[in-house]
Amino acid sequence: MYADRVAVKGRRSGRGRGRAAGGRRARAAGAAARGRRVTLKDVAAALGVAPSTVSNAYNRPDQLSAELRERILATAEAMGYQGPDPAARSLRRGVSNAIGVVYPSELSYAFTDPAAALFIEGIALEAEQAGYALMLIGTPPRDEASLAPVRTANVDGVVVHCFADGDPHFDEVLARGLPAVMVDNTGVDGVPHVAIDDEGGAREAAAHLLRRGHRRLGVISMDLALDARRGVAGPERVAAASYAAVRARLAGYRAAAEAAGLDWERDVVVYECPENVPEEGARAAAALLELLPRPAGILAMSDQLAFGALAHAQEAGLAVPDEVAVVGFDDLPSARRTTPPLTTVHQPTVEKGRWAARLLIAQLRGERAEGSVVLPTHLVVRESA
Amino acid sequence: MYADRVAVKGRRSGRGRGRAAGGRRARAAGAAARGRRVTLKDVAAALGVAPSTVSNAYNRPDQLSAELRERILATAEAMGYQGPDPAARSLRRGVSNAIGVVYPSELSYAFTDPAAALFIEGIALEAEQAGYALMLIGTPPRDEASLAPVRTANVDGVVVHCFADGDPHFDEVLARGLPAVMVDNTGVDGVPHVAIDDEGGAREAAAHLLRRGHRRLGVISMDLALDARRGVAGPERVAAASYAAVRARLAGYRAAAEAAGLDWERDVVVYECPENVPEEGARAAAALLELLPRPAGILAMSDQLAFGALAHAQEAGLAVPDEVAVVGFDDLPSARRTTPPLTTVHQPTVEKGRWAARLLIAQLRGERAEGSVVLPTHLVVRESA
DNA sequence: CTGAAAGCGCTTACAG
DNA sequence: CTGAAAGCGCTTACAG
Repeated sequence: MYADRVAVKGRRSGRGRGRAAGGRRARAAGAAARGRRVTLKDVAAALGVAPSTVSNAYNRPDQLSAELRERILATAEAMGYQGPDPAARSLRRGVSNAIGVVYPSELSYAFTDPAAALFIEGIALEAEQAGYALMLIGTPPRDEASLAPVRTANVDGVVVHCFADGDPHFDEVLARGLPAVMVDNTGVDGVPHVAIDDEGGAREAAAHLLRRGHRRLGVISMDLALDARRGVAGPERVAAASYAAVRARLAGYRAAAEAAGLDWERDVVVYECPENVPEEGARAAAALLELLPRPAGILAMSDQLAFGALAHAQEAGLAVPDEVAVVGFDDLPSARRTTPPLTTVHQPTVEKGRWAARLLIAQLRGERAEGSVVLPTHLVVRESA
Repeated sequence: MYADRVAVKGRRSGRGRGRAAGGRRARAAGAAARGRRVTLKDVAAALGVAPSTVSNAYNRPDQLSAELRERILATAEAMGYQGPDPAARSLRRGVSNAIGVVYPSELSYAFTDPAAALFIEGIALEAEQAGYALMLIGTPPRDEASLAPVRTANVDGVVVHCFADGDPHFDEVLARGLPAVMVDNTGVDGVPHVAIDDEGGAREAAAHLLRRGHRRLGVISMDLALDARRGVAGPERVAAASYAAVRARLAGYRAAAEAAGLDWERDVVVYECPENVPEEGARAAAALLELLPRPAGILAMSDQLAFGALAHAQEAGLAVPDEVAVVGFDDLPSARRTTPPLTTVHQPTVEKGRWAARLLIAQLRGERAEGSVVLPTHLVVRESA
């Protein structure tokens, strides 16, 4: 893609893998290695001690004298021993010291929303403190012939985020039988769950708009089902939304609309965006603002979509909030920097990640697990509505 | 933290790990399992076939009849067999199907900059397509007694991002002897490297400001060394910056300043921020704008810092760009939404991640590896300067 | 197309 | 404080 704009300096043949039959990367190091990889056994043999003693030098410093330990570590280094092989260690111990974060569809999709990064930040915060690495696992289109990444990933447990009901990958993840925590999903019996008050936040957002006199609302929605579409969604599709969080937000919008005396199907139009990016939000806003009567109050289901709506308004020369009012959802850090600053529903995204990790780690430790956790949301009123 | 604002629904004892001595999670499933975990061997025994045949059913569908394969898979499922154990598989095959992304310091720090998320998105894009999962590995403060995460993580190779020269973790990563790719680091012999044209981008940024007549510049810098500090940095500290990318950007600023006849030490003041967040940028801007003569041209070394500078200007009632001009670095998606929209140096962040992953995957496949790659940057002129 | 055998590299009770 | 033994669960040539 960038080939023509890229400077490639130097060029040498790769080091290859140098794999002996059935072995791992071979290393040319130490006397013990004749093309073979140096193992713990080699180190033990070189020193005339038992393998278990070398193992203890790494894993249980208190089991041997500091002096012997030093000698072992020094010899190991001199021989080019890399330390205990993670796979062997993991097989033997029955533990990998990694937790998995499973996302629907392609992995990269997890990053198109900045909120996802904040969520993972939260997981990382807790995981690292507890000594776990983080494995990001996608669920790309299935290939019958090979094992799905979710089946081959060596993790002690998983955080499962934002799956659509009925997504076949979902069952596959659960089938693995690993300790798990769900986030923003439809609940599954026996699996701890972390969510936010989607409905309450959405209700507040809509109520805010309605209080200002809007009698017709446009909703810019994230995708409503696995077959993501673009355009105004009919009542059946809206009612059957496959994502728990989307469903809850729609329910909140609806509750507020009906409380204000609006008719949900007549006065509120829902536009579905196939991807959660500003460009789609802009398209949606453009389409909504052409309707008659015009919905001058816009409820975007994410800040990303709201950013697009704001950009469209600016481009179309519409004054915000006077000609169009926009409310987002998420309260990304950048929401306060838009023009005008975005009124939006705040959710504690980092904290959501922390809770998910905590609940998972508690399970891994065999501790009593909390049940489901619902974190609060609240409307942050800035200037876009 | 949120305890008082959180609703906890339900509460039951965790499922624990149910581990048999030396074993993994026990499963109550199928006739074969008496408190023991179901293994491939159990499935083979139940069907009266060899373990290798069951293995082939999962790994080499072409090695057995479709009918037998179906029978095996069905029996496996009925018995509650989860599929080949990842650790055992990894040990036997010598491969983990995961690539690691190693960050300096705490893992969560990788996410405080949105650019990091974009970078990882790029890695994810390539990794997933090639069938790899992504392992995020932090380098938290060392604990002598236990193995660093980077040593226990079972990955086939690593992308090493943004380490300071002399960071002890750096050697530890390399010592593992895994195939590696460096990104935005000081180069290491024999290790492919991906970088961007930091110096060129910085030079353009500074030249743009100088062209508009500024004779005194303020630089808002990311941390200059492992002992991150806050405040104006002396010339020695500036000259000795530990991060390759920071050094290159400073060099670019300097080259432009000197080309315009400025004296680097007298006319350009460098303010160091200990963290790459908007709040620090705001503090830095506040401090810089109090200096006399006032540096009304500000070069922020990241968009995050520039966002803070913009926020400070707004708060202080300073007109941008007339009273203060600000140029960022990164061109985050949200840079176009600030007030006023941010003039900044664009770097192809996602593409940087893709290149890093490609170079690593090429090595893993034993393909000839490219040498170092330098991606272009360019100034995007918006309204803040 | 199927099976018996060997071994990947380590850690853990346990006995001394 | 040290060592011998057993075994974690799987995959891979290889022979039939």
